Amino acid sequence: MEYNFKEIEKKWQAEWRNNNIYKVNNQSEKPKYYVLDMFPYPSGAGLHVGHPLGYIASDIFSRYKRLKGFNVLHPMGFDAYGLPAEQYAIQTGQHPAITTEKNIARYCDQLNKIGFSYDWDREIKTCDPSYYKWTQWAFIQMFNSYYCNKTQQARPISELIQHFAKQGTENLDIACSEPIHFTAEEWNAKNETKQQEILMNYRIAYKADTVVNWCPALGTVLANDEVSEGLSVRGGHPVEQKKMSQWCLRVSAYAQRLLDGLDQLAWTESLKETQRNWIGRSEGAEMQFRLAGTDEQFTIFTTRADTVFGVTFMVLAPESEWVERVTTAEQKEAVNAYLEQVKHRTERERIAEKKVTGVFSGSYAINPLTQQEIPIWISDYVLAGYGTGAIMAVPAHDSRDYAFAKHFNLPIIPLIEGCDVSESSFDAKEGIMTNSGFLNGLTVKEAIATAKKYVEENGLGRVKVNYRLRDAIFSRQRYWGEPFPIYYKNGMPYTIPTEKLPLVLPSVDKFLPTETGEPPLGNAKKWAWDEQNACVADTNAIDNKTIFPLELCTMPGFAGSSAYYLRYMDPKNDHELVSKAANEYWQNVDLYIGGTEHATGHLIYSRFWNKFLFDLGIITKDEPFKKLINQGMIQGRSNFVYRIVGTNTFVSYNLKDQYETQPIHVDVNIVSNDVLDQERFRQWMPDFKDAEFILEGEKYICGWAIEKMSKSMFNVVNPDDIVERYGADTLRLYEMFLGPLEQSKPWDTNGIDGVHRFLKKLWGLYFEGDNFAVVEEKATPDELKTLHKTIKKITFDIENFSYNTSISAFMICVNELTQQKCRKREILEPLIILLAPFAPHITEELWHCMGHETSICDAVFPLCEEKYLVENSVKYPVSFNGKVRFTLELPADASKADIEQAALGNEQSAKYLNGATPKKIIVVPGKIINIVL
RNA sequence: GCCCGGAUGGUGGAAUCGGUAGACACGAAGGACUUAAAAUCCUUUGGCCUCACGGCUGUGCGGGUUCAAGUCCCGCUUCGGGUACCA
Repeated sequence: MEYNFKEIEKKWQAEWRNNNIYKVNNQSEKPKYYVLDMFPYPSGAGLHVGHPLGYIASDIFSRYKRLKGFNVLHPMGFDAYGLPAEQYAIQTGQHPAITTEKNIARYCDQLNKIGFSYDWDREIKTCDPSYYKWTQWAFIQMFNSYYCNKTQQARPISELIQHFAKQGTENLDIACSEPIHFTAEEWNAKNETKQQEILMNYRIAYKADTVVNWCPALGTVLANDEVSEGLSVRGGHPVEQKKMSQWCLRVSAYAQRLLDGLDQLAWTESLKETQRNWIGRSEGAEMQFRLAGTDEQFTIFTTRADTVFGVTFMVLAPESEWVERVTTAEQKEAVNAYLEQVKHRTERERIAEKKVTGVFSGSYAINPLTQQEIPIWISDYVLAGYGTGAIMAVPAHDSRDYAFAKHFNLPIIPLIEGCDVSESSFDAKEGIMTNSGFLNGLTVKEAIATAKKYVEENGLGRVKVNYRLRDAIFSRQRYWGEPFPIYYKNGMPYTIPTEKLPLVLPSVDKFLPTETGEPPLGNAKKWAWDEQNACVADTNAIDNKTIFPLELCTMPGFAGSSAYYLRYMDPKNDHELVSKAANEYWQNVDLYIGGTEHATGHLIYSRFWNKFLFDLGIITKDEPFKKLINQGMIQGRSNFVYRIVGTNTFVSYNLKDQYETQPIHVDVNIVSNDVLDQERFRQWMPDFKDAEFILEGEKYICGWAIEKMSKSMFNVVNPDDIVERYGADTLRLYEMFLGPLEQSKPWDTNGIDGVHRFLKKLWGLYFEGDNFAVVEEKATPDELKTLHKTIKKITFDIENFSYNTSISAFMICVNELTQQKCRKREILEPLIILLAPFAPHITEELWHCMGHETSICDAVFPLCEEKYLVENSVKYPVSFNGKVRFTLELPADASKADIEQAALGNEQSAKYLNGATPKKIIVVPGKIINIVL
């Protein structure tokens, strides 16, 4: 019987489904293990061969853990809300609900063909009301919470209201948008609306007028991680800065906890470093500078308090509220012109031009240490959103200040002995201070500390920690997202009672975004909140007395993906996000596999979201993902044919230089090992129907290049095609064999035959012709050794996610057993258990051929018995001064003295020693003998 | 600019603690079986010298530590990724 993968895979996929083999229980005597994949956006293009890479890796680990006796949670779902799904719907002119449903069905189909061990009963879709009910619920909790800096946790806003009523803002250290102060009397005198306005300053989910990234082409605002180099990450459209009233999440309040939490996580150092940079903690000082001729003081932030003696000017961000106050009458016109110019420059232009621009305000400030007057300038190289939107400029030791000073001819005072600032600034934090009053003679590091202390002791400012991490903008002016559970009374937002959730997304006729920013939900006819009847009502009935308008924006893509891992624990629970029992059992994710592109988005937001839920006390762990592995990207490998210019003749790769040719992308699916299928090429496109070929050795060889996998390059490989041709097991093995999991690599089918051949050889061990040939004989020591060294290697490799080398180990094992003509159950049964996580179908078939009734999923992973690995002799390479000259074979139990004796007392060593006595003899047990002359 | 990874045969890649570099696979060459092809199997395959035995050389480049370096240290070259007027 041949290895008929098609039949085997079809049969077992059906069996697994019918018998609920992958169903997971929330109660078990076994220890738990939670393996999670980053769930996919179901895009219209379907899965390509790169998508399953991480899924295969996690599936192997899940199956391995199950064989090792764990109760394994390995779910799958779909991140169905958000921009990509909606963009696809817009492109195809269909309603996103329909396209999303279709795309999900296609994804499921493709995933099932690969034989994953998901418990589909736990499937979640973020666009499903029963799921987003809990996204909305979490939002309401955030709305009703504030962050206490003292206890470093979220607290109910009701506590804050009580505190305000008794003590005003006295004795409070809480995260806020703007520092404000009032007494209890002042608070109590305010009306409901005013009080609500103040509370907005503290809520963890709050609405505020902020400068946001507005993308006109997408018709929505974007979070910082959705913008790269002034362009939207999705679609690459220009993004501008715009002041808008938006929902935000106070992620910044959690900055320190997000930073500290990284230390305990088993993530790669580079990913943790990316997050640390994104959080961007910097320790410095806030300092007060007095405006000359007044008593007014403004605050700047610096990490280089040691350089105050070198401050030769100040710079304000154009958006700073101080701009108006410091602009003198004479400069008014110039300043306004500059502000106007800045407004019209997009973020992208600013970055691209890198031009020094700015304007003098007309005013001066007083340097608090030197008492000198220094001019105040306005320039867009200072950002309003970081620090205080104002800086002290030290051109000698900051390259940006330096460029500005050179451009506007401002003085430059060097502060470090011997530094040369004639060509560029000296930014390094090293050297000895000079020109710096009481700091002279100190090293820079000492000076920073001394200056900070001086500033604090003399009331010039205070030591301050700043974070680059900013609050997440949470509104999207789009249709396809979770509706906010918010309605407006007197212009103030109120939450819908949680027992009325979910607030279901209404259907609309026009779901397209608008360039001006009116959300498409405004087109919904039934989209209003009736407080009495507590239901969604007709928009025409809005009277602002009993029936109120609802929030028209929707939530961003990351809303639904922030806590999805909790929902898998208890996906059907209708009255809790996750039950206490389920959460206490599953705790958090033991292994999370996904792409590194989520480093500053999803992986920050879910950690934030999770910490918030932890503060509420509804979950047991404050970090969601214990271990994280980033699988590399699979790039495309394009193929080219070379057409002789002006003809329909194509010349093979190595002959192309003899002609004037033009390379043309050719569909990689009609090329095999870089050899073109000429017949299929002629059929591929009408233009090539009559194509002629100039061949080399009867073959047409194609050229190739590594490019992004995309339709236009004709290099997209669909996993379905591979499954069809080679089977799912071959696909799984081959994707892992391609190279290290975490490394990016091009898809290249050139080696797939080797992996497929391996499965055929494996099959050949169990079958002789049509007969199942496994016998009940005692295994020889050699066979046992082959088996146990494979067990050892495979176990080690799986634990270290080194799947490519495990497949090599399997190949070696099968080759050895084939040579040994071994068909013994004692060897062949453990072997398929080892292989089961990698190739579930073929192993399941062979397992049943061996007479087992239950699935191989519930077998026991074999243990390596070291006793079979012990050698009776060891080969020692003998080297002289590190160069290997000959090899000795000695008994394994030879003593060190025996080994030394053998190494020296023989003909060959005599030749190299030439009568001399060796200086040193180094024997590394079992490895090498080195004789130093 | 800053931060983090890489660089090993014709190709993808092994080498886990500093200990015989090139496992495994692809490709290529030769051979067996076959009328032939496919499939399968066997042999060779880093480079140079040698009929051979064997020797020399060899992990991006230049130094260093060590009996011994792909692996550790210093200085470069180069490719990839992340990030940026963050004071």
